Amino acid sequence: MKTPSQRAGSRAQYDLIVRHYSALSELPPADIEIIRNLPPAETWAAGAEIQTEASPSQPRFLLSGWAARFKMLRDGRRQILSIILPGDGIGVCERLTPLALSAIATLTAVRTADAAPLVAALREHSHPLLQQAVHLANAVDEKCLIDQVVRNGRHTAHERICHLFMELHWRLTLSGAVDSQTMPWPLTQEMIADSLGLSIVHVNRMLQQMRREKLIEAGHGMLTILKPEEMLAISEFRPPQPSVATG
Amino acid sequence: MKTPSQRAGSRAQYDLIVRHYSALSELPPADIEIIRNLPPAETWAAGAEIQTEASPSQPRFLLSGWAARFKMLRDGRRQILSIILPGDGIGVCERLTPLALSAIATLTAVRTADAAPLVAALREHSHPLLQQAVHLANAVDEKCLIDQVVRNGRHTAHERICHLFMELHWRLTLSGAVDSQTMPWPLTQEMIADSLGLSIVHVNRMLQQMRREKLIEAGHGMLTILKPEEMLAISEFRPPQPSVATG
DNA sequence: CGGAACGTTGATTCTCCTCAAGCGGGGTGG
DNA sequence: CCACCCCGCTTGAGGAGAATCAACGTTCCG
Repeated sequence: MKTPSQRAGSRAQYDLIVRHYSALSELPPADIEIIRNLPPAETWAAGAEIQTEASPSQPRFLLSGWAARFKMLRDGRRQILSIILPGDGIGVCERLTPLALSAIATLTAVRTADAAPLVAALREHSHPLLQQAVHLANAVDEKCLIDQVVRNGRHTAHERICHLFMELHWRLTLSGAVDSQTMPWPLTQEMIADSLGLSIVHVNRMLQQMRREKLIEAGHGMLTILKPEEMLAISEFRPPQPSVATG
Repeated sequence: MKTPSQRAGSRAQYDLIVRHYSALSELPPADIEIIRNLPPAETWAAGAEIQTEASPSQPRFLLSGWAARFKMLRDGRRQILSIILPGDGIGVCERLTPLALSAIATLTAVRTADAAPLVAALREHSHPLLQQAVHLANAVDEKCLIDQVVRNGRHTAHERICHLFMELHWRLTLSGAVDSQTMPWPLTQEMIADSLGLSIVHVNRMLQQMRREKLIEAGHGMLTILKPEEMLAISEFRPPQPSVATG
């Protein structure tokens, strides 16, 4: 957040988007240039509401920081629908009228880029590979939403936490933000609870158990997955079909 | 299911699709003809697996009967992701590579139509209103999936059941399959449980409570919502933004 | 008549929630 | 510089909601 050279960091942040999409569809240099030339948009503090439920969504990319799509109930209960990571798109699709869906809040300080030029390029239908990458990224988002239903519906608290951690680690790896079992971890236990439909207290106890089981290690804003195979077995997490992604 | 004239019923079944889409976007006669001329595809018994998790999905419409998209866990736990009603599309979108997502099983006997001609028309980009209708139908599906996350994550059993019932009633009304507070009800308590992440026994007890509270009335394959306002208040169900749908 | 599928009931257990309090670090203002 | 506070984490006690286990009743159907 306070890197000495924000300019140099900027290039790396756009590369997250490029790597994310390149993992899904091989992009020609022209398409990569579209991404690299997206105008930077806004900087947000932690806890800011990027988008309300009612507002039409402008398309954006997250350059740095984490955000979350969520729904509130009248009495204050909150459900996080999906966690948005650096390199992820928000509202990047061809549909002209994306039914207003949900509010988005930042979980940390966040920098975004304006995705409008990319969406405009998509609508010309002259960038088939970029279009495919966007479609696959949207399909991955949908897969994560489906996983979220299964987690909240049929998983135990322990399974839910393992599954969420594996999903986030996989997604961070996909965009190249992470290349080991250790990842940045800005989520509070309350955010985990709101994502998994649990109480804060219960999340705390489960995390302690997982630390005792030596499944994970946490501290200093980082989280390490110590036993990836075991976590996969517990959570039944499976990344989206690689056969399709490489097709 | 055993109507005297299946031929006459067939026209009404295609009209469900037309009314469903017409509620989302005003369709020109040419587009309506595309729908009416879709070739009928298959007839399935209750409990048949229309689509497996691995298989590439052919696009279809449900002409009659109910189906469900679901995920299984290794130990047999099942989570229904969404319930598919007559007039709903399955895999109807422009994306060429819809990441394999989930299996689909029939809940009752089902008749489907082949949606391939409609998808082909979409890809020509020469049917803007039909395209818009499809986009909005997909947006409604996404809204329902989001609701499913909130239900399973933050609702009590009572709220979940109320919310599911209101959603299904609203969707049946949208496609014109229902025009009162009474709707066809082929769902077993097990199906409700698998949709809402509850046990069968608990669903049974909550339904009894709801009958005692005179919220609903059930029997003979039908379900009546006796207190719609109260059910809306309990569940916080809101149909997707009408302002967008009519735009 | 027997069986299968669905609904119902009771007893018991346990996962997870709520309430309440205390701890520790990081920042702010006096 | 210190006191204070806020936030996030931790801990304990008690309780509610929902799961599980095990029957049993009905209805439908071959």
